Amino acid sequence: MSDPVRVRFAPSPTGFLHVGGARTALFNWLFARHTGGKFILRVEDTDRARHVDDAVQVILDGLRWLGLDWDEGPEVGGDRGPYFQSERDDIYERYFQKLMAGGHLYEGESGAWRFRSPRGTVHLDDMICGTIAFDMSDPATHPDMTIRRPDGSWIFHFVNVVDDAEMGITHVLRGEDHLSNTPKHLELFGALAIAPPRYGHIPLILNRDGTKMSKRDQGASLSSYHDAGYLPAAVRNYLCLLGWSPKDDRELLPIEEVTRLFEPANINRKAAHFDIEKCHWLNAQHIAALDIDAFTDAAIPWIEKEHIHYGSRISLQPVLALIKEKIKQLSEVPGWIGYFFDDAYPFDPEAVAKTLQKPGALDRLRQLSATYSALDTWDAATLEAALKALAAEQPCKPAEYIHPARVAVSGRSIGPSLYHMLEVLGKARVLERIERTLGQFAL
RNA sequence: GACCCUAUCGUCCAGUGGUUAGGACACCGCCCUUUCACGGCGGUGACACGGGUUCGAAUCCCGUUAGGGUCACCA
Repeated sequence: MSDPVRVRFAPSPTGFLHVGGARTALFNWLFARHTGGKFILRVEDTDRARHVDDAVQVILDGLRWLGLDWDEGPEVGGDRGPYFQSERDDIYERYFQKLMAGGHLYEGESGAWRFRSPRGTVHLDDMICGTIAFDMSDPATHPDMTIRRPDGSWIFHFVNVVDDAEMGITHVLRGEDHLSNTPKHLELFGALAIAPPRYGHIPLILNRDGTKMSKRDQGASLSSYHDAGYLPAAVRNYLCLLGWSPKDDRELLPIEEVTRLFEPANINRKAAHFDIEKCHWLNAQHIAALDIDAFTDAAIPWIEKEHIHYGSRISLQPVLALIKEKIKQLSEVPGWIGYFFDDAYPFDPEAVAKTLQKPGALDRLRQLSATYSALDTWDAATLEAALKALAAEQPCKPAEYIHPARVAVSGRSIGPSLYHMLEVLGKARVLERIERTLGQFAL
């Protein structure tokens, strides 16, 4: 039996969690959960100049939002810590001395310490890219790497290798941007006489147009999905499908199923272009699959952000039930429900022009109001039957009543099913709103 | 420039020597329908190019081209 899997995500705290980084974390997490191994979070904060306060929190928040929990790391602990590189100085010092004693180091002119490359061919058996041979013999193209600055601080390659060794990392799933760094890391492991982990290099995520995705590009920041009203499960689902698939046609996948099926060897070797439209569609699918309680939980923060006075959860839920199927992003919720909770809802000029100002529209509204005010029962089925009976008497199409009624009670031409909307609004408010409309638009 | 990775519809993903090259997003059309969506049905649309290997290549090999990555006292 092989050793239990220990994988890690090792972000630099830049105050920004890139969607590519999030996917790397996700793949590591999936691999750990699939194998019953450990997922470790390590913060690579060696470069003090770059350090941003609260930057670590952005990373932690992002991972938690995506539902990626770590078994060892910041705020969790573990017996292979500390999990911040800035706190591991004595460990690095020890390994530094070990390399020194082995004669692998020399001091450059400025006082920086360099690792003397063995100048051989390094073979990498990559879990995703296959076997690759790197010829390291030419110092011109592969200069000896610096591992320590004159001020005593450490360089990425060195601490990364030391940490992976010290933390017992068995598999390194990281971005393809590190592929060319890997022979250097392998040389370091060799000099330290430590067996290296297995590496797997994940192709990068590019923009829709194939260019490199930078910070400012749409969808680059994980937090932008939260801000735009995406469900974490939907974003996670989308990320799973970017470079990996269950090998059949399923796309809407529960995370448990992905965990069950996930194999690093099945990760695609080509870079994926990011398609926000597909993510958007998946989000709509996930929202549609939510039950009304879960949808309510997800929607409330967005409703409160717009200061809509919805009363209680009890009064809110019937309204949300009406619009759930219309919603593709949570950010759309306030726009769909505002008029339910505010009698001073505005009228869309275009809707008014198209329906209310049509000849006879107001007369039909009066008729409908009279019909409805005589009703004892107030539910969608009764309202529909009454409206259709009224139309049949004239005779005219039910639509001639439906459209003006919709605009009258909501101010707009787009909305949920009219009869259900009227039911939720209630008899008194519906009649009041029709009166108001009549008063406002009568000649 | 050198080195490395990659190459199937616009995009994501199937397809690992013999398929009418499949599914999804997007797009278009039709149906459903009180609006907007959902949904249903149908359609447009791809193996980058050139050589091999083979009875037979999207699938294997080589080259070209294109895209990406790396060549730091960033991570």
